[in-house]
Amino acid sequence: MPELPEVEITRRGLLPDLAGKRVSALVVRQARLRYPVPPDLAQRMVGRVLAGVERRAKYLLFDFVDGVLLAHLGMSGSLRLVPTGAPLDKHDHVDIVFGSRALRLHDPRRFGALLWLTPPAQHHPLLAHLGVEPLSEAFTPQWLHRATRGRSAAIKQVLMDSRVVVGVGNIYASESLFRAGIDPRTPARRLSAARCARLVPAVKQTLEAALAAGGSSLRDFVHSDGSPGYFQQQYYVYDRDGQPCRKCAGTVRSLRQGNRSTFYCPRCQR
DNA sequence: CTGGTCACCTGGAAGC
DNA sequence: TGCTTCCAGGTGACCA
Repeated sequence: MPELPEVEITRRGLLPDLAGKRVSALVVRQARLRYPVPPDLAQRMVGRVLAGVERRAKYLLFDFVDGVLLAHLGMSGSLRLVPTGAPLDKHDHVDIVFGSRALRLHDPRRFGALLWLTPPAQHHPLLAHLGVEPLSEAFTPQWLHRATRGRSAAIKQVLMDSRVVVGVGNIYASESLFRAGIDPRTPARRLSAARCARLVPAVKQTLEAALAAGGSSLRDFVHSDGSPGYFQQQYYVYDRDGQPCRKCAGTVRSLRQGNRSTFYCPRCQR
């Protein structure tokens, strides 16, 4: 499920319940995730107090005094708080136990990750080369214009390049380009300053809207079982091939870019 | 450096 | 009904 909004919603849901709590146990049932769960993770974490939870790109960073637990949800991961010892579902791979409650990682496809980073965490290879946060003030039209010079790849693929801007996945890349009225196949270097001035706010608005929608189902997202990640979220184009465009009543089309599906409205996006 | 392709893994839906 | 094929929200490795 997770693109940036889902990861941020998870972070906001966990923070008030877990900040200041001490890890009492770690249970690893399946260590084979994207990277192996470190064998010494329990030694690192048990007995330590969680100081806070941050997010960088789609990574969740659980801060402890002497290190950081990095979590990534991959394509299918979720983190939920459950009563300690709650019945297990298939693919419930790891429990981080905080006394009477446990943070449970569920991830059918196992593209997610749990790693221990020693300070300075931002120097870790997974974090060191990440681009700008799309919801930060650093993500400006001028910045995007400069970053796309010399890039012949399609703007949709550049939007999804985490060395440029982080957190924009396959759904929100299509949605953002629709909002901006830009053809996803446009070579990035050919985006004018004026088009960058449309695209940057479109990305921010798309992510903010998803955050607002997810926020309304936050309780379910974190606490209950198998809850939907989205609260009746309506997409403009994603997964709507052949259906009428919500703006012009033309027909939404799909194509493949770099082995990923792209959805767009040929009339609204040029 | 860039851009293109593939692999990792499981499960659900569609096709036959 | 059962088997096969395709597809899925991410991202790093590998190649030219």
